[in-house]
Amino acid sequence: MSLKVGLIILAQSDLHDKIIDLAKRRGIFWPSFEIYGGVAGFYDFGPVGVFIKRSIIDLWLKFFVYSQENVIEIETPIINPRVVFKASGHEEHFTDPVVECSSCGKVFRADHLVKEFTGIDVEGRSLREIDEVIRKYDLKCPECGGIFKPASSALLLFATEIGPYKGSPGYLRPEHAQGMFINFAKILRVVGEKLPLGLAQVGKVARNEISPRQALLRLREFTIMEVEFFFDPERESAESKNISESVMNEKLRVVTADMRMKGIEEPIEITVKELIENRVVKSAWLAYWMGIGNLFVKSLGIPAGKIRFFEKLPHERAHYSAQTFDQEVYTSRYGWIEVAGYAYRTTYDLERHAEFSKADLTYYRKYEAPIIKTIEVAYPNPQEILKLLGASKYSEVMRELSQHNPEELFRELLVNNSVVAAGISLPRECFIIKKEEVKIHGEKIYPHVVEPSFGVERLFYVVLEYAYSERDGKVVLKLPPHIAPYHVAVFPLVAGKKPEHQRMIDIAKSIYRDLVKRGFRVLYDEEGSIGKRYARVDEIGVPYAVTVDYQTLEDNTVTVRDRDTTQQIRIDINKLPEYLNTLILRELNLNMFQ
RNA sequence: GCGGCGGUCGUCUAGCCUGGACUAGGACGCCGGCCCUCCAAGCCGGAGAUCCCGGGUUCAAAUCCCGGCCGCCGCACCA
Repeated sequence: MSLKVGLIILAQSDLHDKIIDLAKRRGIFWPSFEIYGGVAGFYDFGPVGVFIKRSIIDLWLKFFVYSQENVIEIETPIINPRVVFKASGHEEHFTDPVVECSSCGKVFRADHLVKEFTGIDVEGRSLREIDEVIRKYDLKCPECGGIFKPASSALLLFATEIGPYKGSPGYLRPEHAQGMFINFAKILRVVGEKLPLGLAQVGKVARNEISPRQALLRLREFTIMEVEFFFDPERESAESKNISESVMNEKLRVVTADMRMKGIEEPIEITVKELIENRVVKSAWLAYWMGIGNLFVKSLGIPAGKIRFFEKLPHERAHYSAQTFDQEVYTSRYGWIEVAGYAYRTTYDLERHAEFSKADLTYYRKYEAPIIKTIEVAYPNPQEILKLLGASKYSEVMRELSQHNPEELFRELLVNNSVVAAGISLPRECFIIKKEEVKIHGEKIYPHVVEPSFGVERLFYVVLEYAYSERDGKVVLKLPPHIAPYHVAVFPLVAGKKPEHQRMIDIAKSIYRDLVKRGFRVLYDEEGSIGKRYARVDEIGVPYAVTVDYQTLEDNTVTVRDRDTTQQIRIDINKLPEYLNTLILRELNLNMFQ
């Protein structure tokens, strides 16, 4: 490694450390349970952190729910009964195979152990196959030479018990998706049986990660913002024609799986429209949500050039996905990290839940005009059957025949020239055969699903990385105003004992109360010197600071200081709310759907 | 989970190698007071440390040894 590269890595590591320091110092976030030594993979959020985090969530809701006519938000439990994750496939796939030594009790990753000692790759094989290899090669515990117990699966789902005494097994959800699939049919009725339909959910999930690390980037409990977007694949192409021009023309930086297999990792710039038309994506809606996601992440202050969409290779994809793009943001220490995943889940989940629950999770696709079909049918002829069997078996045979529809009966006659009912073979003469016209108004289908899914804490971290700056050795967090913890700070210039100082304090406090009443998040501070107060609010990213000074006492004006330039302008107190509103919303409006 | 490195007031750090004079020192921050016309001013006073946890060695452990926890880096993992 050259000296230059070493220095760059050192400098980059600094940024990560500085953010962790700032976060701890100013109450943004810190490791949980510290007084008990800490537990890896859990973080607490302090007052400033909570505000920023909630603002990120609110902004996401604006982009993915409130401005989307087809998307609604729901909330479902964190704790789910076990059957949910049997159906979803997680219990089967969300695991690592492990073997335990029967004498010393040490646990090893089974596939790694086998690979190491035999060279055989058993990744993805069944536990039984792994056991066979272990037996065949007579593998023993590398620690003590003991014999292994049969291989088992280490589940990465958090397990729990539902009910205190003899509880039934449950798991904490690792994603929101199952809550949406389970409720799909119910909500479809609520919204009037219309597709496309997006179900959004924001909340905590838990994954029992083997080795959580990297602060907010790899947690055992974290917040996901997710949409399951249900659509009819046959109408997708027509419906996606209505996507607004601003989204269609949104430029994304994309690395496709094809490119990756050729060893190319430099993204191409491609619009949403081109992704669809060139069939880079297997679903137009996948491209649509990638476009919205790009706009959203940019509005958090991440430069477009530091965002890319990275398609997963087939073996990297989850068991339910036909195509997946990770949306990644470049970070100083860890390089590209995933902040969102866009998965084309097809019909996998709905079909699985239908199978396990026996519920009807289909959508009734109405045809534009009913299809008229001529079918051949066979109706039982009661007189003939009675004549053939006599009264004794008649009712039993008729009951069984009524279980089958006339079309089925016709087909059976066609094949066997008779129908067997209650063990009795009925010849053709026992049926009335005729042609009928039927009108078919539609059919039941399983909608396809695309899923954009964001990790809030990861977004939070990358937002801090791109907002972090220093001026004269002091931290200035250049957060976009709409996600700042406070929109504005209000100060009296001096807070001494003189009567004019008291008047400044009174005015500043009344401005503070007024702005709070109008819905701004406001910070009031009179401690220390004015310069120190500016520095303190710069550090947590408050974009504007209002100062009441001597001139205020003369003409009812205050100064408004801009965090990023330190420039001040003087404005009448009465015009302050409107002025701040314009400033805070300005950037957001520029980014939203123009 | 494996390997390497680390853990001292809120933060950064001195001390550790070479055990004892350490009542664990300093800086910043914090709290109180004085001062007060715009970018971390000054002066005075104060609080604040389970030396990560547990065990061991020793007359004596922040310091040496063992185990654990946590963090960082690399490997693996990340459905």
